[in-house]
Amino acid sequence: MEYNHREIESRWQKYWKDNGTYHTEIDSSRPKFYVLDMFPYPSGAGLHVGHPLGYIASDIFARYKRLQGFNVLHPMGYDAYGLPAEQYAIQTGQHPEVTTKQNIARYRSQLDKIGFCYDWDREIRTCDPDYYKWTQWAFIRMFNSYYDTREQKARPIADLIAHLDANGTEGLHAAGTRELSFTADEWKAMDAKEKSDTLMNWRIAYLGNTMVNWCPKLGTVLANDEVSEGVSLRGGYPVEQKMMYQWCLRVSAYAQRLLDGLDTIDWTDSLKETQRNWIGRSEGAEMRFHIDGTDVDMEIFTTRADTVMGVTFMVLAPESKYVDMITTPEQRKAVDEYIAAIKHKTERERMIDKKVSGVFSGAYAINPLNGKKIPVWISDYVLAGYGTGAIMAVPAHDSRDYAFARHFDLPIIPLIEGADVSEESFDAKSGRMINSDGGDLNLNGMEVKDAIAATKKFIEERGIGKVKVNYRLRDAIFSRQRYWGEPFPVYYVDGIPHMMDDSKLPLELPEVDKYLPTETGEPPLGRAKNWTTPEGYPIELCTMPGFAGSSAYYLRYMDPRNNEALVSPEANGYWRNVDLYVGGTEHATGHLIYSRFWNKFLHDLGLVVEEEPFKKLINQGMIQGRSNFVYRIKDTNTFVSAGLKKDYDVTPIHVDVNIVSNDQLDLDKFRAWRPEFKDAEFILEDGKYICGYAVEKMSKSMFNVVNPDDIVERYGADTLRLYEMFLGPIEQSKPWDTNGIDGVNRFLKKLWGLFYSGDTFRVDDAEPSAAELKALHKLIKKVTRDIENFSYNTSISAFMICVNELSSLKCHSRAILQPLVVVLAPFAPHIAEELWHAMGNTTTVCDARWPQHDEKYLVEDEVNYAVSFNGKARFNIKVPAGTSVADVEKTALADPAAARWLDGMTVKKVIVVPNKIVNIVLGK
RNA sequence: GCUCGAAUGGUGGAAUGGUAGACACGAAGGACUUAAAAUCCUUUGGCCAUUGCGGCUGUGCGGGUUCGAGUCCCGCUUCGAGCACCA
Repeated sequence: MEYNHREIESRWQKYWKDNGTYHTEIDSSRPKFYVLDMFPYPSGAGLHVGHPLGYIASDIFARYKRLQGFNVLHPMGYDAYGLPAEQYAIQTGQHPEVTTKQNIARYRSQLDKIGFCYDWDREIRTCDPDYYKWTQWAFIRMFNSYYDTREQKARPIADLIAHLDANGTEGLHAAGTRELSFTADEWKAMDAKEKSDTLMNWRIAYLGNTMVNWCPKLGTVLANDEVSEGVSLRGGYPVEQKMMYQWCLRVSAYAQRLLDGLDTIDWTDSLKETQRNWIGRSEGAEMRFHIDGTDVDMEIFTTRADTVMGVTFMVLAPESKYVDMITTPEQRKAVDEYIAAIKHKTERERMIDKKVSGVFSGAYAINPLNGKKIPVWISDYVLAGYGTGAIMAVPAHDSRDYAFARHFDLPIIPLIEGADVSEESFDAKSGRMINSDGGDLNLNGMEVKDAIAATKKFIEERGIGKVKVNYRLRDAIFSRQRYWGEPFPVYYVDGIPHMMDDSKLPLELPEVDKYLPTETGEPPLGRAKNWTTPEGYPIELCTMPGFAGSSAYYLRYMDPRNNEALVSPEANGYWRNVDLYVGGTEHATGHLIYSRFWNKFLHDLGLVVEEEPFKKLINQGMIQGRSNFVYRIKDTNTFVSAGLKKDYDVTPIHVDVNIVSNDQLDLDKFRAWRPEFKDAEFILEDGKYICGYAVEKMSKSMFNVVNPDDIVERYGADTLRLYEMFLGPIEQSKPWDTNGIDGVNRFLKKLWGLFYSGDTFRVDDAEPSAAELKALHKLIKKVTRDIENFSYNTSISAFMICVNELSSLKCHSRAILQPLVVVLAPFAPHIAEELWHAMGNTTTVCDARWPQHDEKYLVEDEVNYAVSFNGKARFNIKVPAGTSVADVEKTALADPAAARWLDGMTVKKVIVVPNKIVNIVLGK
């Protein structure tokens, strides 16, 4: 019997499905293990070979854990809301739900062919009302909560209201958009609308007037992580800054916990670093500068409190609230003109244009530490969104302030001994302070570090300012002016937002006639008929962003059909959190921040037991495309092989990689590929046409997309799985290169040959030899360790070595082959299942037990020592296992090969490193 | 600019501080074939010697620690990733 992958794989896939082999239930008698893939967005292009890389890696781990006796939760679903389906709907009028369903069906059939051990009974789709009910439900909880900064957790908004009723803002510890201050009486005097607006300052899900990334082309706002370098990540359209009234999530309140939590989880350092950068904690001080001749105190934030004596001017962001308050009548016109010019520019233009610009406000501030009068400027190099939107400028020690000072010819006072500021600023936080005697506070002679501390202490004592920690992390903007997303469970009464009652959930997405904004510029939901509550109150027209549905999906898998709760306490208590999460780095500052936030919020409410959702995270690398080229000689229909192209004037043309094998072009398929190549002529080298290649993004336009279906059809799913893992370490990005897939396919055929010779099944009950046992146990030991380290490529090498050894030993012993099949099962489940049953087992190989290696079979009867002279290894000796150190020394010196180096030399010292090396130090 | 990571044959890549290049691809030669495919065997970092079983050199560059460094430390170069007027 030949190894027939098609027949074997379809038969076992059907068997697993029919028998519910991968169905999972809570089983408190076994320890749990939760293995999760980042669920895919089902795009119209289907899967290419890059997508399954992470899925295969996690599948191997899930199967391995199951063999070790764990109750493994390994679910899969679809992140089904998203822009591409909606853009497609706009173009074609096709309902996004229809295309999404089609795409999901295609994904599913592609996934099924690879033999994953998903429990499909737990499948979820973010666009399914039974699923997004819980997204809406969580949103309502966020609306009804605020963040207590003293307890560092979310609490019911009712508690905050009670506090306001009793004490006003006095003694309130709540994370807010800004610091508000009013009395209980003032609070009670507010009308309903004012109260609602005021509470928005603290709610975790709130409506806020914020600067948003507005993308006119997509007709929606975008979150910070959906924008890169001033253009949208999806589509690459320009994005501008705009003030809008939007739903937001107070992610910033969780900044410190998101930072601290990183120390408790097992993620790569680079990913943690990315998140730390994104959160961007900086410790500094907030200080008040009085504006001369007014009653305005201007707040600024600085991390360099030590440099306060060197402030020579102040700068406001153009959007700062202080601008209007302090601009003098004489300067009003210039300021207005400057601000108009800035507003005109998009974010992108502002970034590209690095020219220094600014305008004098006419006002002067008083330095609270030395009483000096300093001018206040307005410039777009100061950002409104960070700190207080106002800075004290110390040109001597900040390069941006330096550039500004040079441009407008403002004074520069060095504050650190030896700092040469004639050409550039001295930004380093080290050195000894000079020019820093402010009278009451004298920093001269102090180290920078001490000067910062002394200044902070001083300003707190004098009430000039306070120590403050700032975060770069912004609140997440949660409204999208789009159709294909979760509707907000929100209606408005007299302009005041109200949450719907839980009993009204899910609030289902309505039908619309077109997926475009309305004529009056409202979001597409404005087209929906009767988009009101039964009482006639209008319902919110925005939908939620893509990350809404993916923020808590891992919890829903634990209990996917529960209609009473997002997840039952029993299911959550058992499955807890994800033990292994596999996915791409591109979600580092999006999904992976939002779900940590979302989880922490639910944790605060006592709904989930774990503080962190993903214990260990592995980032699989991207699979790039490997494009092939043919070289057409200019103005002809003749193509020259890559090795000869330098002799001709050629144009490289992308050629479909599917008609190229090992860089060799299939000439007939090429002629058939496109009409214009029908009569193509070739100049060959050694009778072959060799194509050139380049590594590029995998995309249709480069003709380098490889469909896993084709590989499965030709070589089988097991070969695909092994090959993807054999390509290199999973974390690494690499080009997909089908060259070399024959190697792993050959391995499977060889393995098959251990069991079958023609039609004869050769497994017997012969007692295994020592050599066979050693080969097997070496394999078990290596593979066990490799899987734990996600070093699958070296495991596969170990399999190849083992099978080669066993086949040269002509091993057919069941005692060897049975454990071998079990160890192989995570990697190549179909062939393992086939051979497992062929050996007479009646249960599935998935329920076998992972074999333990036994050291006794691995003991070397001889130990190899490298013998070196003065550190240079020269030859090897073998001594029986357990030889004493003294005897190893003697054997080494007595070895005939040693004579050559010992000749005329004295042995000064001999160092024996057990089981490794004998180093002989020689001297004259 | 700041932070993190990487650099090993023609290629993908192996090496708890201990014989660098496992394993695989590709290439070359051979066997079986009328032939091809498939399969099997040999060689394969470089240089030199190959009727002497060997020698030298070698993990981006320069230093250091060590009996011994691809691996650890210091200083560079190049490439990749993240953040970026974040005060």
